[in-house]
Amino acid sequence: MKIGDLARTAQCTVETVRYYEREGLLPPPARTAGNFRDYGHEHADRLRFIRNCRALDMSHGEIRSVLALADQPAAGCGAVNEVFDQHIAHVDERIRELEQLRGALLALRERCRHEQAVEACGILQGLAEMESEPRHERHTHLG
Amino acid sequence: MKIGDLARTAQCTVETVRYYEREGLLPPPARTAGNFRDYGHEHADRLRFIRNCRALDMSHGEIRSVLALADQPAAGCGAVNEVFDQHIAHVDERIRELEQLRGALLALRERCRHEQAVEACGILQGLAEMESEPRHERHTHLG
DNA sequence: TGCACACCCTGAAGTTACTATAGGGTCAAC
DNA sequence: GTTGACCCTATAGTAACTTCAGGGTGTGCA
Repeated sequence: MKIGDLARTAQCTVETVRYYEREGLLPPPARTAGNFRDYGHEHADRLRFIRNCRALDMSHGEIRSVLALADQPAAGCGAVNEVFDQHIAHVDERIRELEQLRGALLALRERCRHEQAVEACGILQGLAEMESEPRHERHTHLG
Repeated sequence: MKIGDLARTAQCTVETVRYYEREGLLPPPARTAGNFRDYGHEHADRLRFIRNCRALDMSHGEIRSVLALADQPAAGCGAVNEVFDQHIAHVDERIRELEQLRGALLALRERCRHEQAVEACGILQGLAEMESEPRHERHTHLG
């Protein structure tokens, strides 16, 4: 099948499919005489696998390591479990960050209950008063 | 003060300060005879404000709209409240997404309790079996 | 005065995971 | 032959930084 057909099986765009091929996540397919990509069910299965991983917010790096293992059926799956454990830990961490952020935002929001003049706005005053924090270190690809 | 001094007051890097100037968040400062940037306390206050907004995961677009209002002390602050309400709603939504994701990840993780051969791994089988989902629409800049 | 070191400058490229644009080719149906 | 749907490659853009390349400035010390 052609690239548009493949993309539709995985509910993504042809641009994304080509991108995955460039990134090495999808192997290059056969070509027709007209240079169109020609895919079989192996590609459809692989693309679905990749899209499922993306739906789980796994990074390309994580997907690569899982794919490498999936291609060795007799190997032990310990590394898959490890990828998942780390990913789950990152999700937990990001949830905590967002919950803290939510608390801070609500506290600020409470400082301005009605529209008033900017110079009297408790939110803006709060933004001006806060002590700036050290740069946030990136701990997770989840935002 | 010079850019390194300014960056230290806001606990960020000189590169970030220059970036904010290029993005128009920070106004261009005076220059010394040697072409070094020369900042006063107004810039320090503005940079702290911006960093505080960033610490709250506000996007540059959101920060721009809030700064525009902060520069009009007699205007009404309704739009600030609106920015915050939307931002809080986005945080809520992202928390919900991540909690659903967490549930899905834990369910998959449960399918493989001990290391075994890849071909018997319940996680990999799950990733292969899942129906692919439509492309995720971007609803929030929070990841 | 010259050197060393810390810091400054601009411009461009890189990160991640796509997404859009530009310009041109292929193929099937009418 | 024409038209419309789809195909191709290459490149640039998105957001918010961060890094790299190559060169300049200023201060303290020998």
